[in-house]
Amino acid sequence: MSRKDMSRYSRPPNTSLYVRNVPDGTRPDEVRSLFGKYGPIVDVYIPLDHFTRHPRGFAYLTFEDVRDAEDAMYGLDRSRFYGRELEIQFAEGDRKTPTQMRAKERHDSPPSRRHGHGGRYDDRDRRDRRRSRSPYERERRRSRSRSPHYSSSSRRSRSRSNERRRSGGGTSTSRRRKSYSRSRSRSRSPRARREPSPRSRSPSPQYRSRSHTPRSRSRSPEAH
DNA sequence: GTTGAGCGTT
Repeated sequence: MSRKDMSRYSRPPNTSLYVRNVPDGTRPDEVRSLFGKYGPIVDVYIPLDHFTRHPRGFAYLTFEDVRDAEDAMYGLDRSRFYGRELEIQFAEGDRKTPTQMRAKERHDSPPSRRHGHGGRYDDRDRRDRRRSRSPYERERRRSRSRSPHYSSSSRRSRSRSNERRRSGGGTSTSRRRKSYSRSRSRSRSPRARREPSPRSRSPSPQYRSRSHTPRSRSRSPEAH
């Protein structure tokens, strides 16, 4: 009985497993299947780059039961996956919101992109930047919707696009004629610009002056 | 209507 052997892994803080050393092209479905043998998996997520959209090399697993995760970790940890050794450990920390991650990536880039190169993407990205504000936007166009890596949690609704409404009864009555005169408001702020006077939309002084004079114009028909 | 976002070194 060695006590050291037990200290190999940290205690299961949660049912999230962190799998490292995953080969490229590893799909969440595969990981889920592999780990699913140990127990039901809630979800599998493989973080991708925000610019290149490529797998970073590790994946996250969320088991339903922590003991299942533990079991899977012990059983799959250091095991061979597609010819590679998988390193599994309990996921630490909590998920980060996209905002945090985004800020982090942006903040982590400057220090490296000074001289030399340390950014994930090549510098030529910046060079080719034409009008695109985001580098990943261009990539997105290229790939368009190439099967996002998301996670195998897409079990939400698979078949749902088979209902083509083409019976000919459309008559094309509803043409795409949408009026554009309505989106003129920039901000929907009730009064956050420069009118602290809750005066019920006080009209311009100019106009107000005009209104002050009760012109009896539309009083009589004046039909001559 | 939880908004796919997370550890590459112990």
